[in-house]
Amino acid sequence: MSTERKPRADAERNRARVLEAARALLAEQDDVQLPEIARAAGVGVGTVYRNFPDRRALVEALAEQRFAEIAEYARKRCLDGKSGVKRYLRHVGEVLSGDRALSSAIETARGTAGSEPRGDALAELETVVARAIAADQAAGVLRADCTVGDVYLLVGCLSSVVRTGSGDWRRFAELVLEGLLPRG
Amino acid sequence: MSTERKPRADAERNRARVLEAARALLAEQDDVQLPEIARAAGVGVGTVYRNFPDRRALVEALAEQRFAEIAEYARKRCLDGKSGVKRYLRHVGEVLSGDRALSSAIETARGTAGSEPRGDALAELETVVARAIAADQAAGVLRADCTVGDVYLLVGCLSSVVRTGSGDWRRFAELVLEGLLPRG
DNA sequence: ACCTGAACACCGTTCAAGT
DNA sequence: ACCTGAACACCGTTCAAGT
Repeated sequence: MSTERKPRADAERNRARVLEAARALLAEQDDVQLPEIARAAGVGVGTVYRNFPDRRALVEALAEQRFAEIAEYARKRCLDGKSGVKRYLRHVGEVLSGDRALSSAIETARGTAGSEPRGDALAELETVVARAIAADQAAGVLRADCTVGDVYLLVGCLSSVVRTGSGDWRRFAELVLEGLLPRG
Repeated sequence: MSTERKPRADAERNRARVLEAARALLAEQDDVQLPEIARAAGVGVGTVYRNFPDRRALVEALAEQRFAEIAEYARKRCLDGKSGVKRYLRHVGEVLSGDRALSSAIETARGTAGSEPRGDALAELETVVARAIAADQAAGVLRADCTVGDVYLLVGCLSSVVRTGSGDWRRFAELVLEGLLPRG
């Protein structure tokens, strides 16, 4: 199916280096300049642009890595029907707060976009979350009308809380989790 | 107390014009350039900078106007102890969604800041919200441990949901309001 | 094929000259 | 005192020349 040719080995290595450098630099500051990322990666700016159409695309690629990591966690720990969604939200909070600048960069990139095509990792993540939701609902620990969209929404808010540092994200998670309990 | 001299009439008019133009333009697009705002206001860029240290300060001033408007609404409609906080959150959602670009600009400005000194309108707004919370708690329609900080946090999230368009803000408000009900 | 980095475009901000 | 807007600084992006 794939019409792409196999890229040259050095090209692939360069792409990886750029991602690595971007990840490291953005973990500390969210307004790192692109030429600086290129320098840290040991390549010219042009090489960055060869791999990613623009700055936003580079950040999206980093986001995809994060999504994949989170999906892996969710598959292992959130499908048992024992309030997996709760554990999921807390984990996301931890990840985001451990890498504020990246979260910020990701959110900015998303905010700027119009209607972007979602990446594979994100799609995969949604599948896992849907299963976590179903498991919790079957166990009666989550409101019956809770959807993937709801969780997606709450994660976005969590990211916003972490990014702005406008309050304690754990407190936010607690409040929100109350709202997700089954109707009594 | 005020050591400031009364500004010249034309200076004051210019300041008002800049705010007006900025408000109008930012209501439609959130990335309007500063020179364009100056042109729409019929002044030179330098005049904008005379009134506001930088772009962020201009946006903050617009935010203050919004806060004042919202505070007025809250004073009138949210102090009766009949779920005023609920009405407050819904109103904020309406206001924000009616002016996405401005909300976005405000949020971006806040996100960028470190620890900014809050304006008068915001301080005033917090006072009113505190009273709304107290009234609802006295009436037993709001959890006893709900604080101004909680509401502030939720408003930030509401703004984030509206801005990114990542979901239905009314749905978010509903979920969150469940979490604010008194412990059963 | 892919890489480099000087050059370009764009926009926020400053400041010399004007009223 | 305040205003104007050309000039400057900065950074994202392009593209001609090189390997």
